[in-house]
Formats: sequence, C-alpha cells, structure tokens
Amino acid sequence: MTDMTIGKVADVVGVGVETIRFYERRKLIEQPPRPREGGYRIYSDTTVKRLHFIRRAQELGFSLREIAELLALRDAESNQADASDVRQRAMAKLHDVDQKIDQLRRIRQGLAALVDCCPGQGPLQCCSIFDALEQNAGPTGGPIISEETDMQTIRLSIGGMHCGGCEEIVRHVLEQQTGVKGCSVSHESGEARVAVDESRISDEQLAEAVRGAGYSANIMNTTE
Amino acid sequence: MTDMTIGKVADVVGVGVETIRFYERRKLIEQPPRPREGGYRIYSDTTVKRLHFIRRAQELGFSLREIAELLALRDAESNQADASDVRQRAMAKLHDVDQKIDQLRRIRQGLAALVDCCPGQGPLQCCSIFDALEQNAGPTGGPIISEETDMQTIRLSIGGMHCGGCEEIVRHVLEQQTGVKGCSVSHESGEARVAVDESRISDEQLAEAVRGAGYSANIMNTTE
DNA sequence: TTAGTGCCCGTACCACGGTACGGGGTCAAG
DNA sequence: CTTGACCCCGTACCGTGGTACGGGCACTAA
Repeated sequence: MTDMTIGKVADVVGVGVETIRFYERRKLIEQPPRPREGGYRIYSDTTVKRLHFIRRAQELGFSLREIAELLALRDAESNQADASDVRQRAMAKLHDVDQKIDQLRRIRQGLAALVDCCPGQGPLQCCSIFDALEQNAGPTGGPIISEETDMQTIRLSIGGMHCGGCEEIVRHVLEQQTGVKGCSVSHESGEARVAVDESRISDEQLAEAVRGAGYSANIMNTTE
Repeated sequence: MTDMTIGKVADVVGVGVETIRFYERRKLIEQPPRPREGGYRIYSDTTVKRLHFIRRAQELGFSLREIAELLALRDAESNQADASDVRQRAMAKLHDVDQKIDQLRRIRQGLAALVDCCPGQGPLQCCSIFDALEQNAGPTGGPIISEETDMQTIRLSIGGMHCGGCEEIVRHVLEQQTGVKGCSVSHESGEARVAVDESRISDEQLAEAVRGAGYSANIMNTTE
C-alpha cells in the first residue's frame, strides 16, 4: 500500500503538488479522506497509478476532458462499456494526430520556402519574407486553416488600371454586386481581393462585372 | 487607398471585427484616427496588408507575441535590423516545427502500438490500453515530455517480495538513501519506482541498497 | 424621416492547464 | 520543545487567442 503524502506522490509521478489538487478539483482523481481529528491525507497506490495514467495519456495528446471520460469509462466497470469503446477513442486520437502532423508538414514547407528565398543579408527591404507574408495566399499554395463560414475571398487579376481613380471605379463596381461584403483593389499590383458569399455570386460573374467597366479581369484563385 | 471601415476590412482579411480590435489593443496594428466630430474609422490598405501578414504568420505557427516582434523589426526600418535577423527567426521557427513533428510522430507510434495490442472487444478488463498507460514509462519507449527539474524516476525490478511487509521493508530501505524523495513499491508487480535526484545517488547504488536488505534488484530503465 | 444596419467603446467572459499566495495546522528531527 | 519542512484550503491569478454584450452614435437606403 506504500502510504504517501501528497508531496511524495507528486515527486514519484513527477508533477507539482498544486497540480494534484487541481486534478482533484477536476474530479480526475478522488481526494483521499482526511484522518479524523486532522492530519495529512494518505494517498494510495491506486491514486499513483491513476496519476501515471493521466500523465501518459496527456503525453499521447489526450486533453484532461478526454482523460476524464476514459477514467469514467473504467470506473463504470462491468457496465456495457467494453474494450472496443476505448480502442475507438484511441483510433480517433490517432487520426487527430495524423492530421496535426500533416498540417505541421505544410507549415514546415511554407517556412522552408520562406527561408530559401530570403537572401539572408542586406537591408530589410530586400527580405522576401515580409513580401511573401503580405499576400493573402502565400507560398504554401493555399490557406492552411480553413474557416467554417460561408465567406470566401476571390482574387482577380485586373488589367487596365493606371491610377487611384481606376481603383475607385473597380471597387465601386465590385461592391455593387450581390453577395459582395467588401473588397480591396490595388492598381500597383493589378489585383483585387473580394470578400464574397459564393452561394450568391460566382467568381466569373464578378470578373464579368469588372470587364463591363472597361477593364480586363481574370480569376486568380479561390480561398475556401 | 481603398478606404474601408472595420467591417469591410474584417471581411476582406477573413477575421472578425472583434479580432481586429483585439489586435489593436495588442498593438499589432494601430488604430486609425477617428475623423473629428465622430464618425467611422477609416482603415488603409497598409493595415489590411498588416493583417494579412498577421494571419499568414499565424498559420506558419508564429504566436502573436512573435508576430509583434517581427512587425516591430520592420517598423524600425533603416535601423541595424536586416534580413538576416528575420531569416534567423524563420529558421528558429522551422526548428520548432521540426521538433513538434518529431514529437507527434512519437505520440503516433505510441498510440498505434496501443491500438494494435488492444483486442478491440470484450470486457474492459481485457483492454491492454489501460494497463499500458498505468506504467510510468509506457509503450513509446520513454517519456515524451522531459522535465527540466533534477528529479528522476528510477524503476527497479525487485525479486523476493512476497507480501506487504516485504514492500514495507524495501520502501523503508529506499527512503533512507540520500537523494531519494519518495518511492512506490509493489510486491505484485515486483517493481519499485523511486523519485530521486540522480546527482546525489546512482541507480546502481539504489539497487545495491535493496540487495543489502535481502532482495534481488535490477535496474529497469531511467526517466530523464 | 425613419428603420435597419453597422460602428464605437469599455468591460466581462470563454477554454485550457495549471501556478501562486496566504493564513493557518501538523509532524519529525535535533 | 522548538524549528523548519510539509500539508490544508480557498481563492486569485497566469498566458494564449480570442468572443460576447450592451448602451449609444453614425450612416444609408427606401
């Protein structure tokens, strides 16, 4: 039974005393009864095991909430809960982890590309990293994080704009279209970025509207 | 210049209005002056670019704090800051990302091993996942997260313990050793886990102490 | 001119996983 | 029998990245 006080348990498991109390508040482990007439609480080996379980599961990427569920599953032993349930959760987590790895790999590619194309010396104005990051679709070849909203950003390549006035005209034309929530136009880059609800207007319709104002327009890509 | 109010900017960039205000409070972007006698604030294209920069950098795994630093670097243009500084940060981040990927891969292995060895049906008592997680060094072959403290957990395989009394004796012996902060002993599993400051005692010394009490002892592995 | 959006601003709140503090009580070694 | 380390308990706070709310103006299309 190896009776221990909270500090010993913390040392053995490798967490702080406060962390154990925190887990108690979160109902991940139960607080041992205090001996009557005061004194220190005695922690059993079962609790130590439970703590090891929590730490290992955390290392495997389970959140405290998920761990609580796993533990509850076990505590309700001899119920209908069986091993397939646990296995399912582990597999779901495996899938999560795979997705995270994929995402990080994409991030890695983006970063590597940035590092590669940066001269690594000279004034900041020559640093291509800043330039790359200012584009709304950057070197990774698309957005890494997708939004769950209906809003999309459509990029148009526009020819024939020579000044701020042209910008103004194009902007006005775009903003008059159904489903357009906003846009930014630059005659320097020859681009427009349009925030739009794609269920209400297509990118081709947008391009057509711009052409109707006397400019050329091509769809560059879609953020979705 | 494409003047926009905050809502348009939010739509174009793909964030919420509140988020933009939040970035203003965090000094990531500056709040445009409000026209005298009230009215709406007008956001410039520069701010929109800055927001795109923030989003992209976030997608690449930079925290808001780091992004603020990058932006400050750029704002202090024509100072001694140059492209190599930015490149360094990108490379450091690349390294971070590599480490995260490695860690996730180890997590993945652990999870996969867990899933493999679980029968996937039958009562919970047969589920090997729980058993595996209760060990303090699990199926991944070592701790995934290392602590920065001096404390280590040493596992000893102990032979000759037949009852709780034996546990008691072994525990007492171990706790008397220099540098030992706590331990848990089980005669069922024939194991002891000892929390110890390794700079003050070696695992072999611990094993020797147990042998001196009349039991056999072997070092199982070390958490460091 | 009036209804309906949208902006302004301050403040409070969310999840997450802890950490810190303060005023006590308890325990064991010297 | 004192001293120092440890425990108890409640409560407050940390950093991260936002979200929500509510009262009051501003703007615009019908």
